[in-house]
Amino acid sequence: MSQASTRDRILDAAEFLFARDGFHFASMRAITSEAKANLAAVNYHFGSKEALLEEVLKRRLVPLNAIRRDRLESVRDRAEREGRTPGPEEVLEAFIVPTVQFCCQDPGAENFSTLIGRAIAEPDDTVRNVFIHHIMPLFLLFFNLLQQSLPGLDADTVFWRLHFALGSTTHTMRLLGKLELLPKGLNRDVDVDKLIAELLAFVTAGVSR
Amino acid sequence: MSQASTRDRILDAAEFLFARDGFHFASMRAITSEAKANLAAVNYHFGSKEALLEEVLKRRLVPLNAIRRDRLESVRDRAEREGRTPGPEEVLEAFIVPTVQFCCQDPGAENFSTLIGRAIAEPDDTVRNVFIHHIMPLFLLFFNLLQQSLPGLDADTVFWRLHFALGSTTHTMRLLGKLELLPKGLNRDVDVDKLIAELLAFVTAGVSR
DNA sequence: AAATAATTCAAACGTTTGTTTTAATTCTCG
DNA sequence: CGAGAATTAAAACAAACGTTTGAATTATTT
Repeated sequence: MSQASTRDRILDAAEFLFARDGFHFASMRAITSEAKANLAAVNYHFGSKEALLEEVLKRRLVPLNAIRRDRLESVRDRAEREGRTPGPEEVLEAFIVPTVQFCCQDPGAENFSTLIGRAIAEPDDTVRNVFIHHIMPLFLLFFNLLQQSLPGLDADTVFWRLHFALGSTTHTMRLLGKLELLPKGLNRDVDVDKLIAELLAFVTAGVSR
Repeated sequence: MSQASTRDRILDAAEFLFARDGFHFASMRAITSEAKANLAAVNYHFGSKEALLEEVLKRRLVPLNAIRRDRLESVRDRAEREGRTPGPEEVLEAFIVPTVQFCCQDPGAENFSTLIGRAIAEPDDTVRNVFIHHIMPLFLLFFNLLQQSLPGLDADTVFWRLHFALGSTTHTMRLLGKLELLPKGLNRDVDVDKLIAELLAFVTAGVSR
């Protein structure tokens, strides 16, 4: 059986159920039951359901954001060292590749991917606020770098192109968790590396045309 | 005051609140209160909350899908008449332009746009099932036409590129309803026609590179 | 081993949800 | 005008929600 601590079992169960059912539909009773813990365990260990969500998001988001920040900064530094502006393809790659890759490393992260893939769309403030709070500084770095890589374009245009690219990315992450929606006759065993390459080529062509 | 029938007032209120709060968070009490109707009016006129949602979606989706179908079919027919395959840019335009335009024609449609912009991401089956049921045949027509416009590409590749494009589109529609998320210093008065042109250029470059 | 702290447990709390019921009211038409 | 249907109104329904409580149990420390 699961020998992890109650706290960790709850985190795993919550991640799974938040991803499958959404924050509001994943009830405390379902979470604690999935985690084989008592109903009151969430409030004891985390304080509230919302605090549990924050913990679930932080557990993956903090290391993932560190990776993305590192890669974005190294793109910036390398370009600066070589006395040139960064290219849009390397900026996009630095953000998108670890993002999509992160979601396929283990089943838990896969659940997490549907969660953040949906975070922006979520009508409920709870998820979106927590997510935006963690992603905003990174987003601004991303935005600034992309702007440098597209000299001559005004901020609005860069902003919209960036969002087109992020739309494709988050949509892809959502779909990776909902492959049952594919029409008949299509390959269900997705080669993730090939998919990332396709996505990257798509957004690069769109951004820097 | 509003002289529309109770039924119509409920439809408008539900469209607004479903878009603002999501299907599940928009309570019957909030809807009927917004519509200045009695709590029981929804169940009397529609049968259930879910049936109300179906009505809300159908009211906009049926005419919108008719427009999109017409434009897709006319692209197909014109190409056939001229003895050539349709080009990816005209296929994409036939779907995307009426989609985004539709959402800016009146305030009600704007609410509707956030609703369908979120429909695919929605964790709750209720919204997604109703939406998919209405959009699926149209999606297949779209998919087939795009496949014809990209000869030599296998179905999987075309499918993913189509979804990248749809990701950008739905993300854009979501953002049009959440402009408060823009970073400081960016233009808040979005020129929709310019935005559509940008989006179209983006996805066309991505799909047919 | 005793005492203290940390955790688990069952039960109940107060709200809110969508829906149903029954009576009152308004509208329609002969 | 008055009978009958359609609609609105107020009240109550059971079910589900997150949270709290206080006792029972387990783990840690003295």
